[in-house]
Amino acid sequence: MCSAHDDLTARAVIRDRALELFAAQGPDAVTVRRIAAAAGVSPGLVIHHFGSKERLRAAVDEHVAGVFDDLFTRAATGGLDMTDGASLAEAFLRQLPPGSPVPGYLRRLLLTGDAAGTGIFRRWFTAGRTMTEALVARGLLGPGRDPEVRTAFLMVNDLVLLLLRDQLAEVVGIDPLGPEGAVRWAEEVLDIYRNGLFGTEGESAS
Amino acid sequence: MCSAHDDLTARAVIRDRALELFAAQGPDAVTVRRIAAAAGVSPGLVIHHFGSKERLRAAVDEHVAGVFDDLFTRAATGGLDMTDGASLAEAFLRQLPPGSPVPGYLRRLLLTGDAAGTGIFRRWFTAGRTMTEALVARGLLGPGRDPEVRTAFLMVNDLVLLLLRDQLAEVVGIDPLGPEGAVRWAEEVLDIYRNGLFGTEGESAS
DNA sequence: ACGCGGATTGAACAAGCGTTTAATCTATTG
DNA sequence: CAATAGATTAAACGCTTGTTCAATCCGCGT
Repeated sequence: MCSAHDDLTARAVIRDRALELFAAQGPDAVTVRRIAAAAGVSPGLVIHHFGSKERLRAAVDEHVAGVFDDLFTRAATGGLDMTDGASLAEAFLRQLPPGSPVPGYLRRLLLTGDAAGTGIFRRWFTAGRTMTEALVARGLLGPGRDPEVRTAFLMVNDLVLLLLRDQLAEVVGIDPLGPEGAVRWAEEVLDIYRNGLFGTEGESAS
Repeated sequence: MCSAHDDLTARAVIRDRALELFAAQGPDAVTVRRIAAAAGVSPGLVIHHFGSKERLRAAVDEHVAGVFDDLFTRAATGGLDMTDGASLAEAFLRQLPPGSPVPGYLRRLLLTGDAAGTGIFRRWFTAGRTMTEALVARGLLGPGRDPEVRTAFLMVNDLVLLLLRDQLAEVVGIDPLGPEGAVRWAEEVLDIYRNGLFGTEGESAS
């Protein structure tokens, strides 16, 4: 019932530790006892506050959905600085405290095809749709012949940095969402979005 | 020890059923007893052949890595028809039997950060690097100022269709890797890669 | 025909799981 | 201060898990 803030009731502490552990290792791999230990309480109290492990997971889902609700409304009302433009994921990441478990949890939600994850995905998509429509209306973007697919393409190009961040960091040698990696990534991506893949020097293929 | 082919030894049957179940629900959610039932054998036999559930999972990892090895060498030796060019993931999917559990298993490997998944990711990246270098050498692609990031960008744009296929299908209303969705997706993506995002009609913004 | 080794099984095991229960602590209220 | 309701706990329960073990089946070489 209570939202984020600095809520240090036992219930909130349990929920937060569960979120962290679930994000790191997946709900199936985390036992109620481990959550209780991480929260500094007894296993019984976890059940007493949430009814069951499944309902605790649902509470974590709901909490994460609430965090994203905040982010989406803040993005819609212009409360986010999208100065460098390209990446919603990066803007989100800046809003969350460093090392927040929320991105990792979203990763798991999307992996398992969880309904909560699909809901966030859908809201993300409609948010992206609204933003591109606004850019088209202001003439900053071509109309596009298939706007739905275009929005989805841009969206997942962005979201995938959250999903494959670790693998990209290891292979390319730089964290694409870190301070240095983000600009290097954005430069290349914006160059492709502006000039296409073919001919950076100005000549263009078929 | 034995490779794919039509290996119908009990060991191979167990491995294949485990692969399917792991891909569908994740290794943690699948019990040895369920695998044994799906393979039509006793739980004890599963352990007898693989030593432990963990080693069975490792055997499945190895097997999937072998499948991708085949795909990569076939792609390197030109054994794949990349006529429509853009998507390695789609070309891979065409090589696998319909309904193959391998893509789903790869999804789990990548999103859980598994070491086997990172290995496949790395091979995928170097394969993509070689391909773009070949295209640059033949003048079909601009040199690019940040070739590593560009290759990674193109690669994950492609790979993400495998990761978020279900969510994309539900939100956009069409399976981006299905027969119809693939062409619709490829048209839009290639248009962006050729002409950029701005001004399909030919005018370009800053 | 015989025996021998691997394949296979059903039953059992210990351990860990989520959950329950009864008791204890704590703090607020009348 | 006494009483009461919720927070909290330790211990236990039933169940499922991965794994073990002894016994049985099956095919193959001599």
